[in-house]
Amino acid sequence: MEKKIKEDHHQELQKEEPNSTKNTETTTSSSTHMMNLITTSDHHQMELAGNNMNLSSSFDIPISSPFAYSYFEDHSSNNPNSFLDLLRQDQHQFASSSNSSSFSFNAFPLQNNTNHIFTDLPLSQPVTTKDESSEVVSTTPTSPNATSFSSSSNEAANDNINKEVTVKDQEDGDQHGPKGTKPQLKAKKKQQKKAREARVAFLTKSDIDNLDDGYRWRKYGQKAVKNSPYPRSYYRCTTVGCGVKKRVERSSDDPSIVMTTYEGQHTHAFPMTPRGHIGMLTSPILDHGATTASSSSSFSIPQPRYLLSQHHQPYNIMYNNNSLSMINRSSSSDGSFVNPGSSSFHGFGCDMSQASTSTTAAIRDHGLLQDILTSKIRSDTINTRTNEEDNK
DNA sequence: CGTCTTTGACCTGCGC
DNA sequence: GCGCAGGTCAAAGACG
Repeated sequence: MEKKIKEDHHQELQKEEPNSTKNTETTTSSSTHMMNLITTSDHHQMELAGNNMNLSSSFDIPISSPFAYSYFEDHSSNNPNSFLDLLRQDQHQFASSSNSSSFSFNAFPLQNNTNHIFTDLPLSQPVTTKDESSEVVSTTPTSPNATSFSSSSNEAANDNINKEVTVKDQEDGDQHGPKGTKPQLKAKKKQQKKAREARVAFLTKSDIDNLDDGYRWRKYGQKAVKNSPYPRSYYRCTTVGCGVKKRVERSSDDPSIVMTTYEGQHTHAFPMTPRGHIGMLTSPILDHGATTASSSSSFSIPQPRYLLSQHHQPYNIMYNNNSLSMINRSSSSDGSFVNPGSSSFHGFGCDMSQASTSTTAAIRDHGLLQDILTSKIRSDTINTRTNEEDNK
């Protein structure tokens, strides 16, 4: 069974390969770094794997990463559903259902006909104790059904939101009373701060570092990344009061892949451009869009410009405060989503259960992903998976 | 002139 | 405490 799945996986990869290579101008064969989502169907932890190599080799992501991590090709020009469009929809819908303002990207609504896949892995381990982390993981529905994932993820997020509120209330109480030592307060504030912002990461096959989604970003920093020849750039949404940040980093192993990580949630509608153009303000979908963008955005249509380029193949990593989420876009030509099904993730031609086969990958420096996926989460995931495997 | 990028300095967290 | 790395600040310059 597992063998067959692997074969299917391989075949799927071969199908994807032509486009993959076609869309890269780099000398590096991107096809050898194509990522594929592998997730354990039993506990919904997703992992990365590559074509005849593991993802960790191309993105410094441990194979045991609990990431809901996907690779999909974006048939850009004829694909009406860019991943950013999707993200916007998700943001809107999820935001509509979420009453929390303290979490960003906390919502990736699942629609019954989409294959958004969520994991319920805790994101901000500094907030959650080990027990809490386990608790979140254990709340993961056993059904691979995307909607279940979504619902569960949302609930998990709310749970943590509630926890955060509780912490804050306690902290307020401390402030009003003599109880609580300074170190304790400091620790609480620290935890609260760390837990506040959720992150969403996208892997995009692109020649352009600064992808454009229509939001306006101001670059406020750039840092060299350890073990990577490519620097990491830091951007902040220029809209007053909007604290959304994004980090852009190019994969050192596959320079054709740009990793964009968003942190926070836009507090404003889809932005008007600096030249006075209105970017799809009429669409409520965009109200909560979380996107990538270049600072010189001036487009008036919702479609992110960079996705209109033929050189972009986004991967999605949805990273919630309390869960890693993934949006999978299959390589179907119409850009529609392919439901991964109960066990086999056809969009990637591999079985999610495969993930459990590679838990021994070394944890190295993970670059941007290292920030998104903390070592604790990784180790917890490994431990959790190992325990489950032992139980089988 | 407003906006944005660049870049060195600074701050913070973490491991040893 | 020290060093390292990530993240942020802010002054200076570029650009339209």
